[in-house]
Amino acid sequence: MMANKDNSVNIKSGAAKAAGAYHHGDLRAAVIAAGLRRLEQGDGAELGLRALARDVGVSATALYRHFPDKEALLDALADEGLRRLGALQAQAWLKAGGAVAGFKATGIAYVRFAHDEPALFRLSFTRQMSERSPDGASDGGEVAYNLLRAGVGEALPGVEDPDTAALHAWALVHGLAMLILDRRIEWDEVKVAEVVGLTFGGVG
Amino acid sequence: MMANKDNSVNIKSGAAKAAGAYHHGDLRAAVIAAGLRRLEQGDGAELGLRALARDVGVSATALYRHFPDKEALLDALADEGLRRLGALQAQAWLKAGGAVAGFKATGIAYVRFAHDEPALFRLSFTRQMSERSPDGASDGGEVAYNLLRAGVGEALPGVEDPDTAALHAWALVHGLAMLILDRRIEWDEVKVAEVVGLTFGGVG
DNA sequence: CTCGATATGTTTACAGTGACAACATGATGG
DNA sequence: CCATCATGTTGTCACTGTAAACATATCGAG
Repeated sequence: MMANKDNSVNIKSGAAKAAGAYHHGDLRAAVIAAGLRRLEQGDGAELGLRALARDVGVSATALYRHFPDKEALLDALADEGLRRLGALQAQAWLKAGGAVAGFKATGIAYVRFAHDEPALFRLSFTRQMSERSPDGASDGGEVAYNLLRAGVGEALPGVEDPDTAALHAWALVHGLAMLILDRRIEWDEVKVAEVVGLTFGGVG
Repeated sequence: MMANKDNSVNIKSGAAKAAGAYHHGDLRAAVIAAGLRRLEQGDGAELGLRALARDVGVSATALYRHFPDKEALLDALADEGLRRLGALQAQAWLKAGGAVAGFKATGIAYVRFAHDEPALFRLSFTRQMSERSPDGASDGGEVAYNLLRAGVGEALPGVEDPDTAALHAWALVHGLAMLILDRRIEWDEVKVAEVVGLTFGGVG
């Protein structure tokens, strides 16, 4: 069964599935974990169905018992990415103590996440927002956006059009993120802070 | 077909004879044209080698006489996209009469291009800027960026840090563009003009 | 003009992919 | 205990990018 002659990918020797994921031990989560692991290793992430299945130690078509097709799998990975992004932003906001400084920190965290996990970030935003789960399952992206809107409201109370301001802020950091991971500009946290601060008047 | 744009494609090394018609008659250009046509039709652009070859009426492997591999083909398409973007921006700049209005128009043209040709725009910026043609063949992206820098210099003479301002402007429109074509926000020219104008102080 | 040389296009084939149908297996509940 | 169902496997199909071998058109030289 095993007889794995060449393990091409180094897995962080953890106890991911050693506990008992043979037959009914939550394969779906294992596959997603493997996908995230692969996305973390280099931007040119090859995540094929077969490779992913081999990482988990399962046959390729087994994945179809948990995802209707590859797109669904990628959607799941993308959603996880958005969730992580939202978590990092919330963390940055709290750490900076909210207000204008917190707002800036949120934006910088956004760009830093894109730089730290380029493949995951790109995947998360490239996925075509499919209509799904209308019964209020927050899709991870809304978390981040709501945080942004709240940030605008709390950090910039005097702004005239908060909607436009929020859009502006989002577009700015998203543009920086994309340009960085497409190698159009260099990653430079000081520079990013400078640009972000230029608009929302905080100190450099 | 329209007049042949002689600057549309770099001619391979070799004798400097004018692009002659051999068997098919400048297939390389035809393939690129077919690719662009396909990219213009819907965002979910399927550009496979076989499909592309069939469009031109040639067998699949014939493309390998003009491109080392598919990546090179996509690179050529991406470059053409950047060139068109630059042209549109220059046109917008002139039409608006330069200065601040021209600068704003340039930014709006950027976003509009992304909206009008989503697949081409995405392709153009997703391609990993590979080192190539060190003998000063402008890669199309530089044209756009130089235009931007020039715009900052001319339109915003009083700005303290033009480099940061240029980066800011680019990131803003690029972010708007990406968010629009990833369906994160709706395309709304008025809204775009509003956001762009919010930063570079012109009227709405 | 004839004759190679070279640039271009075709055929065939191969490894890899996502996906489906049929089959096997382990767990579960009446 | 056995039927049922969820899960995983084997085999296969259409499709993809790409390489090798073959075919042909165009051009320069004699």
